[in-house]
Amino acid sequence: MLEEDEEEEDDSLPELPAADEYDEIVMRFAPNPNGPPTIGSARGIVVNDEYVREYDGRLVLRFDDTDAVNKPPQKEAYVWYEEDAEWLGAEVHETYRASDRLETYYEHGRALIKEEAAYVCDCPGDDFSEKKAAGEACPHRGRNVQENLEAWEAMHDDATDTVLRVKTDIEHKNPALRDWVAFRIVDVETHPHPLTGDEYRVWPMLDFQSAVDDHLLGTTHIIRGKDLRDSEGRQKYVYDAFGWDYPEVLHWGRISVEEYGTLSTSSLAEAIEAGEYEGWDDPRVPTVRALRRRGVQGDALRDALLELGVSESDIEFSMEHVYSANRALVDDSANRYFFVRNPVRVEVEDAPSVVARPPLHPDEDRGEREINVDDEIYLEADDIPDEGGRLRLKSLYNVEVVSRDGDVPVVRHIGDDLSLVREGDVSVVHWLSANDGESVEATLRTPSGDETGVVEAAARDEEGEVVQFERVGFARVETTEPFVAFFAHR
RNA sequence: GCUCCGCUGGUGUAGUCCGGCCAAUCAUAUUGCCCUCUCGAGGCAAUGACGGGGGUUCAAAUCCCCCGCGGAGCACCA
Repeated sequence: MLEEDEEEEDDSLPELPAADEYDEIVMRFAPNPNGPPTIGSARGIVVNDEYVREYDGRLVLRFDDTDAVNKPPQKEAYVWYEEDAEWLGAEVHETYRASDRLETYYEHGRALIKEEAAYVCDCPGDDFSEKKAAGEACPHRGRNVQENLEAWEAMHDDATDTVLRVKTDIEHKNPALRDWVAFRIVDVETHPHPLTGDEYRVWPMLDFQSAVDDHLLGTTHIIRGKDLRDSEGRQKYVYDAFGWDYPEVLHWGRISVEEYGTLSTSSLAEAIEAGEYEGWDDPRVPTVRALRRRGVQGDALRDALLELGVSESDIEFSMEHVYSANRALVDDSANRYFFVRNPVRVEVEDAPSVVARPPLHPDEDRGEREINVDDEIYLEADDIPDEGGRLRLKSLYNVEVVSRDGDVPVVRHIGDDLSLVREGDVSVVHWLSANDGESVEATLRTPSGDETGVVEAAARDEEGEVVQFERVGFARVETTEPFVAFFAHR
């Protein structure tokens, strides 16, 4: 017994259609592993997973890796999907690869021929398109079962430029549904499949493979992009021929991310190949692994994506939603440090030698850092006011600018009375000690490019952790020698 | 050309199926104030939307029609 009265929690997804007609809800996420999951893939993972959780069903991860020519699968990407799904908090119950299941598709291809619901077509693609547009059958459409079976076998042997078409209605009012291709021959000599090499030369097209798998693997609900809206119409011819019931289908619109534009996995792959990015986890790239590397938490991405629901309208998604959710998640745990970008070495007149003790966290009682200061410090160029201007160096003391011309600007220590800050025009800024060993050179890698500067030596204890560089933003410490951090967001 | 879909503030979303409690929810964003030794966090407040036009109705974001805008498919890609 299944309860579909999962009383809508505040931000839960809309109910699945006809959920009560199924004993168990089975959904699938079916990517082509031609690269790692992107933000768009992540949406597919978390929404399907969320539904499966709400209905206590099963989630199938199925790799639709059937085109080694145009969208070549990447061997590592299979694992990347599993890793990223886990990081997003998704529970995958079963995993399949289409490339493992060719024999199953062949069986169904043959069965379709025997049902007289498919035929082998030798027409050049362009010729067929013309006929299709005119609603005219091609000569091959009249082949009988025996002829089709022989031609089908030939496809596996040595035939070329031959396809198996599903016999629909050549005059169907929607041209997209007219006699579509179910299988084609792939040149596996020049484009071996990463998993099966050149073992199979006949490969199913998405609509056929997906149709067969959705039925065989028990899928009850499918969520797919609007761009695949005609798939249902096409696949129903297969389902009807086999006497199967079609699953429930939801469509959602295209998602484009404001900060990244509409990068497809294929074009990303090209850009990486061309050296524009350093790899799939380059901080400028919209992949799940890049976000993880920058210190974004899986739950933050998950929650932001779940908020989008399953609307059919196209979405212009803003990373601000992710960042906001992430801030809430990491603010309490991230230790604070100073990171000075574009550092300017500044001399401090009348400087006492002191040890500054800024807290590791402003609210949580987690102890403090120690910074030894003598008479030289680093400030951010943009923070230095005009001559006569004053500054509060956070957790240190107050200074006034004596001169800012010349190679080494000079400021003067003017006490450490915190009440100065209340006076108004004095800003509190971060700084670093120029003493040996107190600061180290550092790189902050951001989506808009690298920034160099110096970071507090103590931050070297935070390898792998998310920290907040005060007045700069949250970042994840990637390596400490050299010191490199990946910027997440303010 | 043929099929089909969508349209609520800057962004996302609730409400649309079953018209009234919607002078429209929540979040994000922006701005201001408070608090804070961060431009973070927290508190308070403000800003800002039913694509347009007709119609039906006592009553329309919700129903009908037309228009506009945006998107998708018509691949031997997924």
